[in-house]
Amino acid sequence: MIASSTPRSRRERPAKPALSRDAIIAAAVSVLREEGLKHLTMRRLASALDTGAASLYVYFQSTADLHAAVLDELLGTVTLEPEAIEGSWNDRISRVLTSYTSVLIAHATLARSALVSRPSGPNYLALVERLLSLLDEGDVPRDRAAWGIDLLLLFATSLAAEHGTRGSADDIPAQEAAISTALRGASSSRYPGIAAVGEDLLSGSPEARYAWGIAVLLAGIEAAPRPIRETS
Amino acid sequence: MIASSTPRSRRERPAKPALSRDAIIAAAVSVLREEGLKHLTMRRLASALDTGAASLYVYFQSTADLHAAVLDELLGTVTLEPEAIEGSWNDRISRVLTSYTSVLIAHATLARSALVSRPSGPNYLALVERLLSLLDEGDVPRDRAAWGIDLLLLFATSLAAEHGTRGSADDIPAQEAAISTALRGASSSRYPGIAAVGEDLLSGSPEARYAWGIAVLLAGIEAAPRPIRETS
DNA sequence: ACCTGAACACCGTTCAAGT
DNA sequence: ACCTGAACACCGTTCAAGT
Repeated sequence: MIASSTPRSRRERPAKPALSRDAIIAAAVSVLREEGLKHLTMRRLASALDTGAASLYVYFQSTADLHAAVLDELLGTVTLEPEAIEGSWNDRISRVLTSYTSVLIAHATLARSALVSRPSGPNYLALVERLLSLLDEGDVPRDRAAWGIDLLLLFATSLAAEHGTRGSADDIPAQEAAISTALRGASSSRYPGIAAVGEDLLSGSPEARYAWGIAVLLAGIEAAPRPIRETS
Repeated sequence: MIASSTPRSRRERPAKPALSRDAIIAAAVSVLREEGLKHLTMRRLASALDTGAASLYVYFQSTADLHAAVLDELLGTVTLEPEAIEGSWNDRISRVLTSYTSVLIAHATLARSALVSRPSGPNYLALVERLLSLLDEGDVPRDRAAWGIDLLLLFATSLAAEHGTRGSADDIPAQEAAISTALRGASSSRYPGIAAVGEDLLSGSPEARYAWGIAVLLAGIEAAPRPIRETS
Protein backbone atom coordinates (compact mmCIF):
# COMPACT_ATOMS: atom_id res chain seq x y z
CA MET A 1 0.00 0.00 0.00
CA ILE A 2 2.93 2.25 0.28
CA ALA A 3 2.53 4.35 -2.83
CA SER A 4 6.18 5.13 -2.94
CA SER A 5 6.30 8.66 -4.10
CA THR A 6 7.62 8.06 -7.56
CA PRO A 7 10.02 10.90 -8.13
CA ARG A 8 8.36 11.47 -11.50
CA SER A 9 11.87 11.73 -12.67
CA ARG A 10 11.82 12.73 -16.36
CA ARG A 11 10.77 16.31 -16.34
CA GLU A 12 7.08 16.84 -16.81
CA ARG A 13 7.63 20.53 -17.46
CA PRO A 14 10.42 23.02 -18.23
CA ALA A 15 12.51 21.43 -15.48
CA LYS A 16 12.60 23.94 -12.70
CA PRO A 17 16.06 25.41 -13.10
CA ALA A 18 18.47 25.18 -10.21
CA LEU A 19 18.68 28.30 -8.14
CA SER A 20 21.85 30.34 -8.44
CA ARG A 21 22.85 33.96 -8.26
CA ASP A 22 22.96 34.22 -12.05
CA ALA A 23 19.69 32.43 -12.60
CA ILE A 24 17.99 34.73 -10.14
CA ILE A 25 19.41 37.84 -11.78
CA ALA A 26 18.29 36.62 -15.18
CA ALA A 27 14.78 36.07 -13.90
CA ALA A 28 14.85 39.43 -12.17
CA VAL A 29 15.79 41.23 -15.37
CA SER A 30 12.90 39.61 -17.16
CA VAL A 31 10.43 40.51 -14.42
CA LEU A 32 11.81 44.03 -14.56
CA ARG A 33 11.36 44.28 -18.31
CA GLU A 34 7.85 42.94 -18.22
CA GLU A 35 6.42 44.49 -15.11
CA GLY A 36 8.69 47.25 -13.89
CA LEU A 37 10.64 47.67 -10.71
CA LYS A 38 7.55 48.14 -8.61
CA HIS A 39 6.72 44.52 -9.21
CA LEU A 40 10.23 43.23 -8.87
CA THR A 41 9.72 42.08 -5.31
CA MET A 42 11.17 39.14 -3.48
CA ARG A 43 7.81 37.42 -3.48
CA ARG A 44 7.05 38.08 -7.14
CA LEU A 45 10.50 37.01 -8.20
CA ALA A 46 10.33 33.89 -6.08
CA SER A 47 7.07 32.90 -7.69
CA ALA A 48 8.60 33.42 -11.13
CA LEU A 49 11.29 31.00 -10.05
CA ASP A 50 8.72 28.64 -8.63
CA THR A 51 10.02 28.83 -5.10
CA GLY A 52 9.44 30.77 -1.90
CA ALA A 53 10.72 34.22 -1.10
CA ALA A 54 12.78 32.93 1.78
CA SER A 55 14.93 30.92 -0.61
CA LEU A 56 16.24 34.05 -2.27
CA TYR A 57 17.85 35.21 0.93
CA VAL A 58 20.49 32.57 0.45
CA TYR A 59 21.78 34.61 -2.48
CA PHE A 60 20.82 38.18 -1.67
CA GLN A 61 20.92 39.82 1.70
CA SER A 62 18.09 42.21 0.95
CA THR A 63 15.98 43.76 -1.75
CA ALA A 64 18.50 46.57 -2.11
CA ASP A 65 21.23 44.03 -2.68
CA LEU A 66 19.16 42.41 -5.40
CA HIS A 67 18.47 45.73 -7.10
CA ALA A 68 22.16 46.56 -7.13
CA ALA A 69 22.95 43.28 -8.84
CA VAL A 70 20.27 43.84 -11.45
CA LEU A 71 21.54 47.34 -12.12
CA ASP A 72 25.04 46.08 -12.66
CA GLU A 73 23.70 43.55 -15.09
CA LEU A 74 21.93 46.21 -17.13
CA LEU A 75 25.01 48.38 -17.19
CA GLY A 76 26.49 45.72 -19.43
CA THR A 77 24.36 47.04 -22.29
CA VAL A 78 25.79 50.54 -22.25
CA THR A 79 27.51 51.45 -25.51
CA LEU A 80 31.05 52.40 -24.62
CA GLU A 81 32.39 52.72 -28.14
CA PRO A 82 30.02 54.61 -30.38
CA GLU A 83 30.28 53.66 -34.05
CA ALA A 84 31.03 57.07 -35.41
CA ILE A 85 34.65 57.75 -34.70
CA GLU A 86 34.56 61.27 -36.02
CA GLY A 87 33.54 63.98 -33.68
CA SER A 88 35.37 65.58 -30.82
CA TRP A 89 36.02 63.84 -27.53
CA ASN A 90 33.23 66.02 -26.16
CA ASP A 91 30.79 64.46 -28.54
CA ARG A 92 31.95 60.96 -27.74
CA ILE A 93 31.62 61.51 -24.00
CA SER A 94 28.21 62.92 -24.57
CA ARG A 95 27.25 59.86 -26.56
CA VAL A 96 28.49 57.41 -23.96
CA LEU A 97 26.60 59.25 -21.23
CA THR A 98 23.48 59.36 -23.35
CA SER A 99 23.67 55.61 -23.75
CA TYR A 100 24.07 55.21 -20.01
CA THR A 101 21.10 57.45 -19.34
CA SER A 102 18.84 55.73 -21.81
CA VAL A 103 19.61 52.34 -20.33
CA LEU A 104 18.57 53.68 -16.97
CA ILE A 105 15.51 55.45 -18.30
CA ALA A 106 14.36 52.34 -20.09
CA HIS A 107 14.29 50.58 -16.78
CA ALA A 108 12.76 53.44 -14.99
CA THR A 109 12.89 53.38 -11.25
CA LEU A 110 16.16 51.53 -11.20
CA ALA A 111 18.00 54.81 -11.63
CA ARG A 112 16.94 55.78 -8.16
CA SER A 113 18.68 52.74 -6.79
CA ALA A 114 21.79 53.88 -8.58
CA LEU A 115 21.54 57.18 -6.79
CA VAL A 116 21.20 55.67 -3.37
CA SER A 117 23.78 52.94 -3.64
CA ARG A 118 26.53 53.63 -6.10
CA PRO A 119 27.22 50.62 -8.23
CA SER A 120 30.67 49.09 -8.09
CA GLY A 121 30.41 46.09 -10.38
CA PRO A 122 32.60 45.32 -13.39
CA ASN A 123 30.32 47.05 -15.87
CA TYR A 124 30.34 50.20 -13.84
CA LEU A 125 34.12 50.10 -13.67
CA ALA A 126 34.30 49.70 -17.44
CA LEU A 127 32.17 52.80 -17.85
CA VAL A 128 34.39 54.80 -15.51
CA GLU A 129 37.45 53.56 -17.36
CA ARG A 130 36.04 54.67 -20.69
CA LEU A 131 35.13 58.12 -19.42
CA LEU A 132 38.58 58.54 -17.94
CA SER A 133 40.22 57.77 -21.25
CA LEU A 134 37.95 60.17 -23.12
CA LEU A 135 38.70 62.96 -20.67
CA ASP A 136 42.35 62.15 -21.05
CA GLU A 137 41.99 62.54 -24.80
CA GLY A 138 40.64 65.99 -24.11
CA ASP A 139 43.70 66.81 -22.04
CA VAL A 140 41.64 67.33 -18.93
CA PRO A 141 43.96 67.30 -15.93
CA ARG A 142 43.81 63.98 -14.14
CA ASP A 143 42.70 65.32 -10.80
CA ARG A 144 39.78 67.13 -12.35
CA ALA A 145 38.89 64.12 -14.44
CA ALA A 146 38.75 61.99 -11.31
CA TRP A 147 36.20 64.20 -9.62
CA GLY A 148 34.55 65.25 -12.84
CA ILE A 149 33.45 61.74 -13.68
CA ASP A 150 31.45 61.68 -10.52
CA LEU A 151 29.72 64.85 -11.58
CA LEU A 152 28.96 63.59 -15.06
CA LEU A 153 27.58 60.29 -13.83
CA LEU A 154 25.60 61.95 -11.09
CA PHE A 155 24.01 64.25 -13.64
CA ALA A 156 23.21 61.44 -16.04
CA THR A 157 21.83 59.26 -13.27
CA SER A 158 19.73 62.04 -11.80
CA LEU A 159 18.12 62.86 -15.10
CA ALA A 160 17.22 59.22 -15.55
CA ALA A 161 15.84 59.09 -12.04
CA GLU A 162 13.79 62.15 -12.78
CA HIS A 163 12.30 60.82 -15.98
CA GLY A 164 12.35 57.34 -14.64
CA THR A 165 9.28 57.23 -12.54
CA ARG A 166 7.26 60.29 -12.76
CA GLY A 167 4.54 57.92 -11.81
CA SER A 168 2.73 56.22 -14.60
CA ALA A 169 3.13 57.87 -17.96
CA ASP A 170 -0.37 59.17 -17.51
CA ASP A 171 0.26 61.90 -15.03
CA ILE A 172 3.33 63.42 -16.60
CA PRO A 173 1.24 65.99 -18.43
CA ALA A 174 -0.71 66.67 -15.25
CA GLN A 175 2.44 67.26 -13.29
CA GLU A 176 4.06 69.46 -15.88
CA ALA A 177 0.86 71.40 -16.03
CA ALA A 178 1.07 71.92 -12.27
CA ILE A 179 4.58 73.29 -12.44
CA SER A 180 3.78 75.34 -15.47
CA THR A 181 0.73 76.82 -13.80
CA ALA A 182 2.67 77.52 -10.64
CA LEU A 183 5.37 79.35 -12.55
CA ARG A 184 3.06 81.29 -14.78
CA GLY A 185 0.72 82.09 -11.94
CA ALA A 186 3.57 83.41 -9.83
CA SER A 187 2.60 86.96 -9.11
CA SER A 188 5.11 89.25 -10.71
CA SER A 189 5.21 91.40 -7.60
CA ARG A 190 6.28 88.60 -5.34
CA TYR A 191 8.44 86.83 -7.88
CA PRO A 192 9.66 89.49 -10.28
CA GLY A 193 12.61 87.46 -11.46
CA ILE A 194 10.48 84.50 -12.37
CA ALA A 195 8.03 86.74 -14.16
CA ALA A 196 10.84 88.35 -16.11
CA VAL A 197 12.34 85.08 -17.27
CA GLY A 198 8.94 83.62 -17.95
CA GLU A 199 8.52 80.69 -20.24
CA ASP A 200 12.21 80.14 -20.59
CA LEU A 201 12.34 78.27 -17.31
CA LEU A 202 10.37 75.53 -18.99
CA SER A 203 11.54 75.83 -22.56
CA GLY A 204 13.49 73.31 -24.56
CA SER A 205 13.19 69.62 -25.19
CA PRO A 206 14.56 67.22 -22.62
CA GLU A 207 17.24 66.25 -25.12
CA ALA A 208 18.36 69.83 -25.64
CA ARG A 209 18.53 70.40 -21.91
CA TYR A 210 20.44 67.19 -21.40
CA ALA A 211 22.97 68.09 -24.06
CA TRP A 212 23.41 71.55 -22.62
CA GLY A 213 23.91 70.07 -19.17
CA ILE A 214 26.75 67.89 -20.40
CA ALA A 215 28.28 70.84 -22.20
CA VAL A 216 28.09 72.94 -19.04
CA LEU A 217 29.75 70.24 -17.00
CA LEU A 218 32.54 69.67 -19.48
CA ALA A 219 33.20 73.39 -19.84
CA GLY A 220 33.13 73.79 -16.08
CA ILE A 221 35.46 70.88 -15.49
CA GLU A 222 37.93 72.43 -17.88
CA ALA A 223 37.59 75.82 -16.24
CA ALA A 224 37.42 75.14 -12.51
CA PRO A 225 40.65 74.09 -10.82
CA ARG A 226 40.47 71.65 -7.96
CA PRO A 227 40.79 73.26 -4.57
CA ILE A 228 44.25 73.17 -3.08
CA ARG A 229 44.36 72.51 0.61
CA GLU A 230 47.52 74.36 1.43
CA THR A 231 48.96 75.21 4.81
CA SER A 232 50.06 78.72 4.09
CA MET B 1 -32.55 51.96 30.65
CA ILE B 2 -31.35 53.91 27.73
CA ALA B 3 -27.91 54.89 28.88
CA SER B 4 -27.86 57.84 26.60
CA SER B 5 -24.33 57.99 25.39
CA THR B 6 -23.23 61.04 27.27
CA PRO B 7 -21.01 62.85 24.82
CA ARG B 8 -18.43 63.21 27.62
CA SER B 9 -18.23 66.69 26.26
CA ARG B 10 -15.46 68.49 28.13
CA ARG B 11 -12.31 67.06 26.71
CA GLU B 12 -10.85 64.20 28.69
CA ARG B 13 -7.62 64.46 26.78
CA PRO B 14 -5.74 66.80 24.41
CA ALA B 15 -8.91 67.28 22.41
CA LYS B 16 -8.42 65.42 19.19
CA PRO B 17 -7.64 68.23 16.78
CA ALA B 18 -9.88 68.68 13.78
CA LEU B 19 -8.48 67.19 10.60
CA SER B 20 -7.28 69.62 7.97
CA ARG B 21 -4.60 69.76 5.34
CA ASP B 22 -2.39 71.89 7.55
CA ALA B 23 -2.90 69.80 10.65
CA ILE B 24 -2.00 66.67 8.72
CA ILE B 25 1.13 68.24 7.29
CA ALA B 26 2.19 69.39 10.75
CA ALA B 27 1.73 65.90 12.13
CA ALA B 28 3.56 64.47 9.13
CA VAL B 29 6.56 66.70 9.69
CA SER B 30 6.77 65.58 13.28
CA VAL B 31 6.53 61.91 12.37
CA LEU B 32 9.21 62.54 9.77
CA ARG B 33 11.52 64.20 12.28
CA GLU B 34 11.07 61.49 14.84
CA GLU B 35 10.94 58.35 12.78
CA GLY B 36 12.10 59.10 9.27
CA LEU B 37 10.35 58.87 5.94
CA LYS B 38 10.22 55.12 6.01
CA HIS B 39 7.75 55.33 8.81
CA LEU B 40 5.81 58.24 7.41
CA THR B 41 3.06 56.06 6.03
CA MET B 42 -0.62 56.70 5.70
CA ARG B 43 -1.36 54.24 8.43
CA ARG B 44 1.28 55.51 10.84
CA LEU B 45 0.29 59.10 10.25
CA ALA B 46 -3.37 58.29 10.70
CA SER B 47 -2.69 56.68 14.02
CA ALA B 48 -0.72 59.73 15.14
CA LEU B 49 -3.82 61.74 14.33
CA ASP B 50 -6.01 59.24 16.09
CA THR B 51 -7.98 58.34 13.00
CA GLY B 52 -8.01 55.78 10.22
CA ALA B 53 -5.84 55.82 7.13
CA ALA B 54 -8.85 56.16 4.87
CA SER B 55 -9.64 59.56 6.34
CA LEU B 56 -6.45 61.04 4.99
CA TYR B 57 -7.52 60.40 1.45
CA VAL B 58 -9.95 63.27 1.77
CA TYR B 59 -6.95 65.61 1.84
CA PHE B 60 -4.28 63.80 -0.12
CA GLN B 61 -4.76 61.75 -3.23
CA SER B 62 -1.85 59.46 -2.53
CA THR B 63 1.29 58.95 -0.51
CA ALA B 64 3.29 60.75 -3.18
CA ASP B 65 0.98 63.72 -2.89
CA LEU B 66 1.51 63.78 0.86
CA HIS B 67 5.27 63.62 0.49
CA ALA B 68 5.25 66.53 -1.92
CA ALA B 69 3.32 68.65 0.54
CA VAL B 70 5.72 67.79 3.36
CA LEU B 71 8.68 68.64 1.18
CA ASP B 72 7.25 72.01 0.33
CA GLU B 73 6.75 72.66 4.03
CA LEU B 74 10.38 71.91 4.81
CA LEU B 75 11.57 74.11 1.99
CA GLY B 76 10.32 76.99 4.08
CA THR B 77 13.35 76.59 6.33
CA VAL B 78 15.92 77.18 3.62
CA THR B 79 18.06 80.23 4.29
CA LEU B 80 17.67 82.48 1.27
CA GLU B 81 19.57 85.48 2.63
CA PRO B 82 22.79 84.46 4.31
CA GLU B 83 23.90 86.85 7.05
CA ALA B 84 27.29 87.65 5.64
CA ILE B 85 26.74 90.09 2.85
CA GLU B 86 30.34 90.19 1.79
CA GLY B 87 31.55 87.62 -0.64
CA SER B 88 30.94 87.30 -4.33
CA TRP B 89 27.62 86.30 -5.83
CA ASN B 90 29.22 82.92 -6.40
CA ASP B 91 29.69 82.48 -2.69
CA ARG B 92 26.19 83.57 -1.91
CA ILE B 93 24.68 81.17 -4.42
CA SER B 94 26.81 78.45 -2.99
CA ARG B 95 25.56 79.23 0.48
CA VAL B 96 21.91 79.21 -0.51
CA LEU B 97 22.32 75.88 -2.25
CA THR B 98 24.17 74.47 0.73
CA SER B 99 21.29 75.45 2.94
CA TYR B 100 18.86 73.79 0.55
CA THR B 101 20.94 70.62 0.49
CA SER B 102 21.30 70.40 4.23
CA VAL B 103 17.57 70.77 4.74
CA LEU B 104 17.07 67.86 2.39
CA ILE B 105 19.83 65.79 3.92
CA ALA B 106 18.48 66.34 7.41
CA HIS B 107 15.27 64.77 6.29
CA ALA B 108 16.97 62.07 4.40
CA THR B 109 14.88 60.11 1.98
CA LEU B 110 12.70 63.04 1.17
CA ALA B 111 15.25 64.26 -1.33
CA ARG B 112 14.38 61.32 -3.52
CA SER B 113 10.80 62.49 -3.64
CA ALA B 114 12.09 65.84 -4.80
CA LEU B 115 13.87 64.11 -7.63
CA VAL B 116 10.86 62.20 -8.78
CA SER B 117 8.25 64.90 -8.51
CA ARG B 118 9.60 68.38 -8.82
CA PRO B 119 8.16 70.63 -6.17
CA SER B 120 6.14 73.62 -7.26
CA GLY B 121 4.96 75.18 -4.00
CA PRO B 122 5.52 78.75 -2.84
CA ASN B 123 8.72 77.95 -0.98
CA TYR B 124 10.20 76.35 -4.04
CA LEU B 125 9.28 79.37 -6.10
CA ALA B 126 10.94 81.65 -3.57
CA LEU B 127 14.12 79.62 -3.87
CA VAL B 128 14.06 79.83 -7.66
CA GLU B 129 13.44 83.55 -7.45
CA ARG B 130 16.42 84.05 -5.17
CA LEU B 131 18.73 82.05 -7.38
CA LEU B 132 17.61 84.00 -10.40
CA SER B 133 18.42 87.27 -8.74
CA LEU B 134 21.85 86.07 -7.65
CA LEU B 135 22.67 84.89 -11.15
CA ASP B 136 21.50 88.22 -12.44
CA GLU B 137 23.91 89.93 -10.04
CA GLY B 138 26.63 87.87 -11.66
CA ASP B 139 25.57 89.09 -15.08
CA VAL B 140 24.72 85.62 -16.24
CA PRO B 141 22.63 85.89 -19.40
CA ARG B 142 18.99 85.32 -18.63
CA ASP B 143 18.50 82.37 -20.91
CA ARG B 144 21.38 80.52 -19.35
CA ALA B 145 20.23 81.41 -15.87
CA ALA B 146 16.82 79.92 -16.62
CA TRP B 147 18.23 76.56 -17.55
CA GLY B 148 21.15 76.80 -15.17
CA ILE B 149 18.95 76.94 -12.11
CA ASP B 150 17.60 73.58 -13.04
CA LEU B 151 21.11 72.21 -13.16
CA LEU B 152 22.11 73.71 -9.84
CA LEU B 153 19.01 72.44 -8.07
CA LEU B 154 19.29 69.05 -9.69
CA PHE B 155 22.86 68.77 -8.47
CA ALA B 156 22.01 69.89 -4.94
CA THR B 157 19.01 67.59 -4.79
CA SER B 158 20.92 64.62 -6.11
CA LEU B 159 23.68 64.98 -3.59
CA ALA B 160 21.12 65.08 -0.82
CA ALA B 161 19.40 62.02 -2.25
CA GLU B 162 22.72 60.26 -2.38
CA HIS B 163 23.67 61.00 1.19
CA GLY B 164 20.10 60.90 2.25
CA THR B 165 19.49 57.26 2.64
CA ARG B 166 22.48 55.20 2.13
CA GLY B 167 20.58 52.83 4.30
CA SER B 168 21.01 53.19 7.99
CA ALA B 169 24.12 55.11 8.99
CA ASP B 170 25.62 51.78 9.90
CA ASP B 171 26.40 50.47 6.49
CA ILE B 172 27.87 53.60 4.96
CA PRO B 173 31.39 52.49 5.85
CA ALA B 174 30.63 49.02 4.54
CA GLN B 175 29.43 50.43 1.25
CA GLU B 176 32.30 52.81 0.83
CA ALA B 177 34.62 49.96 1.58
CA ALA B 178 32.97 47.98 -1.20
CA ILE B 179 33.49 50.73 -3.76
CA SER B 180 36.96 51.40 -2.53
CA THR B 181 37.88 47.74 -2.74
CA ALA B 182 36.37 47.48 -6.19
CA LEU B 183 38.36 50.45 -7.44
CA ARG B 184 41.62 49.46 -5.85
CA GLY B 185 41.20 45.86 -6.83
CA ALA B 186 40.59 46.81 -10.44
CA SER B 187 43.28 45.04 -12.34
CA SER B 188 45.52 47.60 -13.93
CA SER B 189 45.61 45.62 -17.15
CA ARG B 190 41.88 45.70 -17.60
CA TYR B 191 41.36 49.17 -16.18
CA PRO B 192 44.61 51.06 -16.79
CA GLY B 193 42.97 54.47 -16.52
CA ILE B 194 41.47 53.71 -13.13
CA ALA B 195 44.75 52.31 -11.90
CA ALA B 196 46.57 55.43 -13.06
CA VAL B 197 44.20 57.83 -11.33
CA GLY B 198 44.05 55.64 -8.27
CA GLU B 199 42.95 57.03 -4.94
CA ASP B 200 41.98 60.33 -6.42
CA LEU B 201 38.67 58.94 -7.55
CA LEU B 202 37.72 58.71 -3.90
CA SER B 203 39.67 61.59 -2.43
CA GLY B 204 38.28 64.70 -0.82
CA SER B 205 35.64 65.40 1.77
CA PRO B 206 32.01 65.50 0.72
CA GLU B 207 32.05 69.23 1.41
CA ALA B 208 35.04 69.85 -0.83
CA ARG B 209 33.45 67.84 -3.60
CA TYR B 210 30.17 69.65 -3.20
CA ALA B 211 31.84 73.03 -3.35
CA TRP B 212 33.79 72.03 -6.41
CA GLY B 213 30.63 70.78 -8.06
CA ILE B 214 28.94 74.14 -7.61
CA ALA B 215 32.04 75.90 -8.91
CA VAL B 216 32.08 73.68 -11.97
CA LEU B 217 28.44 74.35 -12.70
CA LEU B 218 28.76 78.10 -12.30
CA ALA B 219 31.86 78.22 -14.46
CA GLY B 220 30.19 76.02 -17.04
CA ILE B 221 27.02 78.08 -17.08
CA GLU B 222 29.10 81.18 -17.75
CA ALA B 223 31.06 79.43 -20.46
CA ALA B 224 28.53 77.37 -22.39
CA PRO B 225 26.10 79.24 -24.63
CA ARG B 226 22.61 77.92 -25.01
CA PRO B 227 22.02 76.05 -28.23
CA ILE B 228 20.42 78.05 -30.97
CA ARG B 229 17.87 76.24 -33.00
CA GLU B 230 18.23 78.08 -36.25
CA THR B 231 16.80 77.24 -39.62
CA SER B 232 19.83 77.94 -41.77
C1' DA C 1 -18.78 66.73 2.93
C1' DC C 2 -16.32 64.25 5.98
C1' DC C 3 -15.20 60.18 8.58
C1' DT C 4 -14.94 55.26 9.66
C1' DG C 5 -14.11 50.02 9.90
C1' DA C 6 -13.27 46.47 7.30
C1' DA C 7 -11.55 44.40 3.45
C1' DC C 8 -8.47 43.47 -0.69
C1' DA C 9 -4.23 42.65 -2.35
C1' DC C 10 -0.08 42.98 -1.40
C1' DC C 11 4.99 43.77 1.02
C1' DG C 12 10.24 42.33 3.48
C1' DT C 13 12.25 39.45 6.54
C1' DT C 14 12.91 35.74 10.01
C1' DC C 15 12.81 31.23 11.73
C1' DA C 16 12.20 26.39 12.89
C1' DA C 17 12.07 22.45 10.44
C1' DG C 18 13.25 19.60 6.77
C1' DT C 19 16.62 17.56 3.02
C1' DA D 1 24.45 24.12 2.59
C1' DC D 2 20.28 24.86 0.70
C1' DC D 3 15.30 25.05 0.63
C1' DT D 4 10.65 25.50 2.51
C1' DG D 5 6.07 26.89 4.79
C1' DA D 6 4.38 29.59 7.95
C1' DA D 7 4.44 33.44 10.64
C1' DC D 8 5.32 38.39 12.13
C1' DA D 9 4.70 42.92 11.37
C1' DC D 10 3.65 45.72 8.33
C1' DC D 11 1.97 48.44 3.61
C1' DG D 12 -1.56 51.62 0.01
C1' DT D 13 -5.94 52.07 -1.45
C1' DT D 14 -11.00 51.31 -2.00
C1' DC D 15 -15.60 51.03 -0.55
C1' DA D 16 -20.05 50.68 1.67
C1' DA D 17 -21.95 52.60 5.48
C1' DG D 18 -22.52 56.04 8.75
C1' DT D 19 -22.84 61.18 10.49
